Amino acid sequence: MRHIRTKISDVARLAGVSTATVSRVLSNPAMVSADTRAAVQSAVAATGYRPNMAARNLRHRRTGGIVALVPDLANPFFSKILSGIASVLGPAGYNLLIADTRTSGAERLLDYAEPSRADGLIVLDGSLPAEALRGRVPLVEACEWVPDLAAPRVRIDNASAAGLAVAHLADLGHRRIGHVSGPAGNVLTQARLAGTAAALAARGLPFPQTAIHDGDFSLEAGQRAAALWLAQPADHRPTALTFASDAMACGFIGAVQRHGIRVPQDVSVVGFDDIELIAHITPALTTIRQPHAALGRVAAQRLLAVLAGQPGAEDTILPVELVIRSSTAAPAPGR
Amino acid sequence: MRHIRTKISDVARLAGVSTATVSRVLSNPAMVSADTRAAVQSAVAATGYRPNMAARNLRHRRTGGIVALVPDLANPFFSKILSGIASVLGPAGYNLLIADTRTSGAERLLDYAEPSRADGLIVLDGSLPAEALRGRVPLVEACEWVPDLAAPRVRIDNASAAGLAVAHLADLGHRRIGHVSGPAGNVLTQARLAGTAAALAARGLPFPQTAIHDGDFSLEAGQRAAALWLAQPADHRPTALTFASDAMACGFIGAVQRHGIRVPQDVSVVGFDDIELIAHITPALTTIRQPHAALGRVAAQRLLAVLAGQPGAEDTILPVELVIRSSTAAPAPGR
DNA sequence: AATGTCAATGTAATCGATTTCAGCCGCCAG
DNA sequence: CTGGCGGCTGAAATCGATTACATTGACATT
Repeated sequence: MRHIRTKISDVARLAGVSTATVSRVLSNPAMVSADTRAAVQSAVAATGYRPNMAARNLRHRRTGGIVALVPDLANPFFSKILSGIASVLGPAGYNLLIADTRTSGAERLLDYAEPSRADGLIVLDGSLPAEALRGRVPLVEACEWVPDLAAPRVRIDNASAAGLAVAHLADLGHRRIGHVSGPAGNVLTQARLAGTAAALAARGLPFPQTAIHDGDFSLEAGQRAAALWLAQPADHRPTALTFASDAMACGFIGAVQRHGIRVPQDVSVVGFDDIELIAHITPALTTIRQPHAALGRVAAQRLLAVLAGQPGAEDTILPVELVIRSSTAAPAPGR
Repeated sequence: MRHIRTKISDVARLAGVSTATVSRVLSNPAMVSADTRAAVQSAVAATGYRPNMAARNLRHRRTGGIVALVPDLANPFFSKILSGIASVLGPAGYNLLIADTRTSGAERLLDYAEPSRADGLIVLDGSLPAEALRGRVPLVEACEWVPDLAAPRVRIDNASAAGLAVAHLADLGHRRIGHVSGPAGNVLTQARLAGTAAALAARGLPFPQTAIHDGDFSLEAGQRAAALWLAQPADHRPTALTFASDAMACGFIGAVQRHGIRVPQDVSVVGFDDIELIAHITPALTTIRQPHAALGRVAAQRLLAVLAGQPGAEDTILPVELVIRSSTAAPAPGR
């Protein structure tokens, strides 16, 4: 049981060389003669030496860490993306630091955007202040984005994704289609709402204010939307709804089912995200599949490219997919 | 737009003092006279100086980071716990580093258990090799644990939690109760299986091998268990099942429903974990609620206590709760 | 007046690795 | 025999902050 950290000078002394040589063996072995190299390597093995990262980082003026700024770590949607990020960053030799932007104050955010804290930033929260991030550490945005922040973005085409959902419902014959949106001010909310409106307009279908429910991505918002929907007269309310998140769709379905409403016979539901569980509920949810892991992976790769000196400011748009399951059907006759 | 990092000597020069004084103003202001302090503070403000963490860490022989070793970052169960960890670590001035033990190889694990990488470790994966973690960085275990590793553990009483589920079903009148377990070798699997067996034995109920399905916590395992259950003759198969995870329970319910089986009328189901969504599916899942966020918070607090020099090696057991929803009912008469 | 105390500040060592620069040695060409 | 070159190595500077120790001057004590 070794208690004192062995440092490079210990190894050097044991091997009978200078610290410079030890360092070279570790980082650029070809530079050192075979004999010395072997001596150093066995000294390293004997002492169990591992370089001190803080010292190395200080000298290299880098940290080896990349921070992901997440709005809500507890949300499974984000954890999938983080998983994708981690799968790229780990093998590339970077540490993944995670900061929950809701938990930590604005002051801390500035700390994270510090070159001495992290070499780069992956921003998953579009509601952060642009000025706190501008002109600091290299960053990319994933999924969400901060308006007015010029940074590479890895995302989906939210408007046309929302349009896919509408098209599917319209093709089934629905004419009164509603939408439950995300939180006000969120960039995704706006894009998906706009895409919904555009797709409806393109088919000459109405989209009155009463067909839009303000949500916030949460299960509870889905339940609230259900209460409002149930309160509308059955021959006026939408026969189908698109949701800005699967969680809301799930909350809606659970709530209306408890009132004897059948999905999809009485109302069709399309979610958004394709989180894992919702393929297994009854009815299995029709939804827009986001490539969660790929979003994270690509964002991480883009950031690595930026760090390697390849600027490339354009956005990366990943494809989505309409996954048709059992929560959508043609509207009941006469509705 | 400032491009060169300002360092402490720049501030010192501007304020007309030595770097030592600047450092003291920043870390121990009371040590410096009011005049000098004001001069330094305005120089700091003027330059926008922020200390270099690598240099500070090197000098302090600490990293300011804590690593969480997670088996599967994409699993919502773990992300809730991480969220709890983050909520404690952030305010305490620590960075949270996350490593996915499945993604990163065993070599990397050793790196993370390095004092120069992290000041402490929170282990959420009980399948890691004890020898890789022993005698290194201070650590605590949460939820799962590594056998033979003497470290503070923050967890629930898995055996009695599993017993709660059995008791509930037995009280409803079920006599053939099955269990779908976690992956072989997992400490939780063993504890929950043992608790299930003990509770059944205490009530004189049978627990044959055929009533145990080997799972792995995943949705798919639940589906597989459903196929096996469906294949058993209706008057011999269990009238109720307890699951080692909600995900498996969810996969089971979805699969049997597709075969016309009604839950809970035809079979009762009890999950484990109480992940968010399963309260909103139909039927709402009866389950054992784990205090996810609290597990993370307490684990983080215990680690901070260890780092502060309070050893305290005993386990912390957090309470669980049986949440009765709609997936359990008395067995059909005559079964 | 000599001495001690204390507060405020500066000087320089330190944390541990990397890297520049210079020196040494051996060998080859002139 | 000498100048030059290339391969290998070590001494020392460096990264940027913290802190042990030394210094200064003001003031109190005897």
